[in-house]
Amino acid sequence: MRYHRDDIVDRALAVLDTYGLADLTMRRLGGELGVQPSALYHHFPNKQQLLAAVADEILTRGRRTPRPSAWDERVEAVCTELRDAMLAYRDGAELVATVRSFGLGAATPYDELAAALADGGLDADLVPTAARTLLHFVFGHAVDEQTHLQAGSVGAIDDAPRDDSDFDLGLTIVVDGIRVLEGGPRVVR
Amino acid sequence: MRYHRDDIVDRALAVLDTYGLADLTMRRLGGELGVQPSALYHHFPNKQQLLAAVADEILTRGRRTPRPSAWDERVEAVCTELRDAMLAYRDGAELVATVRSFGLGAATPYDELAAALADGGLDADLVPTAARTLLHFVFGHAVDEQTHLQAGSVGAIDDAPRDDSDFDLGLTIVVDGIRVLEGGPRVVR
DNA sequence: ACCTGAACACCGTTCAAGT
DNA sequence: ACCTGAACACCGTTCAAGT
Repeated sequence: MRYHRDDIVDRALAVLDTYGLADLTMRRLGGELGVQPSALYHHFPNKQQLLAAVADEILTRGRRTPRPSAWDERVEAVCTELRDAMLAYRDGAELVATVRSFGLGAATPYDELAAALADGGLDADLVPTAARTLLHFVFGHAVDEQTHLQAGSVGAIDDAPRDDSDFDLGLTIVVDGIRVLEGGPRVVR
Repeated sequence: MRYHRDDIVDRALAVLDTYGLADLTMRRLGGELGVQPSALYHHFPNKQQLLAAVADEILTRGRRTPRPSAWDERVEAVCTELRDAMLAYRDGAELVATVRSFGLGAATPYDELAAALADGGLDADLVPTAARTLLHFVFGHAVDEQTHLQAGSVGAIDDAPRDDSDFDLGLTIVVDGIRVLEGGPRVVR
């Protein structure tokens, strides 16, 4: 059997979802494909690039195009879509966050958030920080939720629920904070 | 030479700071101590617990006790101290974040934030989410800053600065968002 | 273009045995 | 109580060689 890039990404995604990120190894993936691990290096220069391709695929599959026009609803739509995309696969959040941390792929959510904020009239100096603050929340919450879920562990840190409404509340905090930054709205102590 | 727990944590911290998290292996640490890797299992049940002890040590060393009385300044003090503690050691942020993600140690910052928010009068239902949202920001920002720093890579995602003032701005966003949640302040569109 | 087979230089962990 | 030595079951990656 002869494969190319997309077959390998597909199979890697299946391995990820079935066995988890820790078991997504070059040797295991080779085994699943009935191929020597070294064969994978014909398609990807290293494991990091392979994982980056898998992360991109997760985000691509999670895309639901129509976006609201109001900047705040648009921001919320992008964040929710990102979260849903990652949660759709086992260890998806950790994988996407990891890939992002070594500077590969997943630039799209950042770009979309930055565009929404800029269109909303947020000062250009504040856009990158605001966009990254949103992403820190989305990734942190999703990773947390996913690991607490599958570990079944009550989590040594706190045992509060990490569900949809918890996500929405956290997102509201960050979006409201950005709104305050915007200057238009005022905070009365 | 005979060691106990604290000697090993100290040495592990030195290895971390000098060679980075990827090179903090049981074999390497054993080598540094002039001991077989298996000897470490006399002091720690596994590598995760060892890393948890190192993470706790990083946080302990970063503690600067006096806290402001106003809830918002107190929150900012805790977050800043946490960030500074992690940035004081190479890969400190990634280590503390990792340890936290497998549900060990590092409960103190959460407890302190939750206490500050509760004392500030925030509704008890909202406290856990607000505290975790702050932590997601602090960890996300610190990990980002630290990896972008040492990689020297311009970062495929964005090339905006991740420095003290960027941290402060992001923190302001989250704290303002919590303030809005509090109900007292109002947002005028 | 895509893959094999073998090797290199590593991992974390276990366990009988030593002092 | 603390450590050795050897083994077990893995890793990612390289590279000559095959089709």
